[in-house]
Amino acid sequence: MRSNTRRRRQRLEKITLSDVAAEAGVSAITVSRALREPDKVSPPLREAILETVKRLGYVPDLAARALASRNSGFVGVMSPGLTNYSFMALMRGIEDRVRSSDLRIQYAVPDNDVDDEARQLRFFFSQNPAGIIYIGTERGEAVRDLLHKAPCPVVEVMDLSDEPAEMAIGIDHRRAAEVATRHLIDQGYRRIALVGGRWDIRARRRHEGYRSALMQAGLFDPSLVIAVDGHTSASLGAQLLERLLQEHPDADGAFCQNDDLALGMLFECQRRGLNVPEDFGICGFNDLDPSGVACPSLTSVRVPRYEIGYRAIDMLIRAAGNVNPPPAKVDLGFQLMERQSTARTKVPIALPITA
Amino acid sequence: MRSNTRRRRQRLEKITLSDVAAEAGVSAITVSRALREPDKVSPPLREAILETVKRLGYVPDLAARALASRNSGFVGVMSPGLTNYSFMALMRGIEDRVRSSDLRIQYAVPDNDVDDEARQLRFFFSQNPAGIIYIGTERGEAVRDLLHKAPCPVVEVMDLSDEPAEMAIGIDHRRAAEVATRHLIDQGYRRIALVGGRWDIRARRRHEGYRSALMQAGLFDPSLVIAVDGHTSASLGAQLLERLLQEHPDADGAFCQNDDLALGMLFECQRRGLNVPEDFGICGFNDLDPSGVACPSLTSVRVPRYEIGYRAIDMLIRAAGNVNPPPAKVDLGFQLMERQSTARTKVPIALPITA
DNA sequence: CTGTTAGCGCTTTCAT
DNA sequence: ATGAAAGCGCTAACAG
Repeated sequence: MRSNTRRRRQRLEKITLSDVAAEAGVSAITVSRALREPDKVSPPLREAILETVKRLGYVPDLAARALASRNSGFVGVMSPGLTNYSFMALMRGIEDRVRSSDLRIQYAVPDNDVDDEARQLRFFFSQNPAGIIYIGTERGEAVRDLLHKAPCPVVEVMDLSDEPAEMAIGIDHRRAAEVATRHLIDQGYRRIALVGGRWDIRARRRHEGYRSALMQAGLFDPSLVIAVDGHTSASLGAQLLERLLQEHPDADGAFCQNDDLALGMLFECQRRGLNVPEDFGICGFNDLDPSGVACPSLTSVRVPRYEIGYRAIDMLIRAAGNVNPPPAKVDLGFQLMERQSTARTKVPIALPITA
Repeated sequence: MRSNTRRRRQRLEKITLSDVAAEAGVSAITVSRALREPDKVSPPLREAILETVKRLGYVPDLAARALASRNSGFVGVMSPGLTNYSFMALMRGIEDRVRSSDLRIQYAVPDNDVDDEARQLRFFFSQNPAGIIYIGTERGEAVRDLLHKAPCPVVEVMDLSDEPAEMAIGIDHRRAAEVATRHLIDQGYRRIALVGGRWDIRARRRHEGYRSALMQAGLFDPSLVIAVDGHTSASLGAQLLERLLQEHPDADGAFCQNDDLALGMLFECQRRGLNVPEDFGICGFNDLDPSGVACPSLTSVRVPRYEIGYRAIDMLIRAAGNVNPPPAKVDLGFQLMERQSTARTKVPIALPITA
């Protein structure tokens, strides 16, 4: 014998929509409407229902809702690495925006390869997600295809050079790297290395920017690109400086793919008695918190990571609402934070003049 | 007319259990069993079914599964702050362990207050979670109560001093702080500050350890506890050193509640020309990556955060399996990483001898 | 604006 | 070892 339609207040018994409906003297669907589309229920009834919901402590069963409505109400976030501190700010932005909505977040951390990305995307899709946020790493054929055929809005995060599947938000990494590298050149550095870890799309774009700036100045030397395909970290930065100086004792500066690398390089310079910025200039990327207070403080490129996360969710919500469709591409811009680590005063050789 | 029971391979049409069943010439429930309890299906049939599943690209609908089985298959992770870099390692451990299981993770980031924690816990519970990982901050009455009445296994993370609701994993923060502070004393520091941010349970335990070590040495001075209730960061560390030296020019060392604070203090010392470790000793907590390569390298307490996350999920899985019930308390231990930032050679005053 | 009916796709009994 | 029937709790679609 079912007792669901009977009122009860016991702790562990689950209270269902029918319970609320019975208690309020209406039908289940009306309660459902009062909760999801308040406008479609007459004000007095609505209030009575909401009061009953509260009194009974009713909480919707999201699985049932997902099954019936074919919308799970979660946003899948595909992110390459939880290893990178810069992900935290993005995640905070996401979580903060989500809190005032009725969405939930599901993170997927692909193993490493493109296949796993595709697999996890397919899995997301099979669960009727409300949206996908894709912080792509490799984006092979399969993944690109999947994103185009996605059964829900997709926001791609962080690089705007390519044509996004649908919506994209972030910054132009190529240009950011170009500006940063140009800054190093302007400060008089000539043998400027590119130091990186994991070589994902955004890292490659930054590589392009770095290359372009140095080419223009007639200073490009491919052998100055020092990278390993692993997670960036301060300790890796220290190692890579060592390697750089071994291979290129004349290197006098570095653009780092991430601030933790930059920090590690700074430490290693100090250890070796290399004067930063006089002997060696360092520019990082992402402007993580320590950079601003480091001694010397680290020049870096500030990327609005928190806001990117926040607004990515926002775009998804607006896309779902159908009104005020969000723009396809949102460029939040970056800011070069010029600090002491590149504040060299003397210029060793004249800068060649180029178009 | 329904067409679900008819075979089809079209891209966007959802393939259901019945589709697989029809294709394999068995009933739906048998397919369901083959997937979840392979042992209960005869080997040849099982193989045929699994092959069909693969060929049709069937993916279970988790919402339907959750509704029917009253088990959502997700683990709720309640975490105080995404602001703290030390959370990343924990999260990686969680995600890595979860990948080889069929669980999923749902993160909840409580707003700040205890009420929000309780609210989010209640929400988790209403969704039939497979388990809860609680990285508690405040744990008021309501929260403690909820955890005890939880309808699923609960693992509390990170401090072992209290009686856990059920299972707990982590380290003894009190003792860790005691060891760290004792180390500072042994190195000859006498006016040792405690520098902290957010004052959660674990921070309070560390405070106790700090206090205890200094009391034993007859060196405790409550006014040397410098803290603000906010997120820890390197920049905060720099600020707090400034404040410390203003209020206590004779301070000669600090135990920091987190390595980012320690890093910020180190930078600020360098800026002021304070020699670390000679003039000022710094010990951090958590042993984040930069600490090992900093110049001077930072003494810190290594906490196996990755492993804690990994094994927390493991405990949940074992608890669900009912066989091999996991131990109630798992102490993973800590390790004091003695480095340069506390490597003072001369002891200014004799250490008072105490019980 | 409110209600009725009929499932969503799966798993739980309980048979066989 | 396999299957039939009966929902899980909710919402879409259609009435009124």
